[in-house]
Amino acid sequence: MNASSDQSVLDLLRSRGLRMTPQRRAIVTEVMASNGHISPASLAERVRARVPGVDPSTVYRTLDLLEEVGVLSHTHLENGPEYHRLADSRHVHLVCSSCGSEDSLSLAEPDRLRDLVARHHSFAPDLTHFAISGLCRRCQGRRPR
Amino acid sequence: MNASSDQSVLDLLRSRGLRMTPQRRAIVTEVMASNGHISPASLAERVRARVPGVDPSTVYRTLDLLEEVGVLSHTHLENGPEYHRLADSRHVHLVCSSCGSEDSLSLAEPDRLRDLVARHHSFAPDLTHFAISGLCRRCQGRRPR
DNA sequence: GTCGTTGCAAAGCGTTTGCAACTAT
DNA sequence: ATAGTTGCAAACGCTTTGCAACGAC
Repeated sequence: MNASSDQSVLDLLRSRGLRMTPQRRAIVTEVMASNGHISPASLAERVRARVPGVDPSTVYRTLDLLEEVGVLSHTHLENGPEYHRLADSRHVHLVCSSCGSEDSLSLAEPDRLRDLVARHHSFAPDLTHFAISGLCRRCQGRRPR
Repeated sequence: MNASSDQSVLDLLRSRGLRMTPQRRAIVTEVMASNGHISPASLAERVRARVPGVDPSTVYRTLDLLEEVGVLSHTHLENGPEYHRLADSRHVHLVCSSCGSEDSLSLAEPDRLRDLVARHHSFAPDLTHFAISGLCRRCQGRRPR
């Protein structure tokens, strides 16, 4: 399953006349293997475990590329950007502002939210692009601030 | 009205034994005067118009201070952090991912959204912390991606 | 006189860019 | 052989930090 999505990405790149280097292959593999989101830094780290010496700039360039091609998208979390598969875009990030734990909404919820906003405003939100901050169940006990 | 909120902030700082320097006064004035959000950079610029020579580090330190004290909060927009008055927290940022225009939800809408998320999950979202990305009315015409 | 605050300079980080060497095709 | 790709080093922009001078109280 990961193999197949990897493959379709590789095919897509190939069809654009782009080249498959070991670095790129490793990056694609790692990105597709990460369910949820991953930061450029930890991606770089994991990639280097496969292909030692891969430069951060290569990771950044590849992330940009994969985003242009429509395979990935990124989100802004508290500590910078995180990338995720576009197929996972029904995945909304919920970050607890108190304990830092992360959770996510999935499936139909985002759509319902989107519709709710869209109905009342002429704005079609993509709730996956930025995270949603708030208090998780455990942290709701004590009032913040 | 701006004068009065400025005053209450100054009082708050004073009550904590903090000192009122002209730099700090200018920063407070500018922050409170900005409806909506403001970036550290443009804040610094505006402050320098009042008190020439104010260093960026002073602006950052003061923003941190005002946030600790509960006067300000920040949001993550596409191009970095933006600060806003905490009293404005019913102000949800809507950023168009296509044309970059910004708009905002206000009043009851955020509450309705919050309730919707809270009802289905044990998560109490603060929709003001991160912006919500999407397509504005004008950009909805042509399909993105 | 104290001790919080400031400006300055330097360091830190994450990210981008120019470029020559390299390599997939 | 051609043109895309990489690593390296340098440049960047934003933010943080150490520190001595300064200034509010």
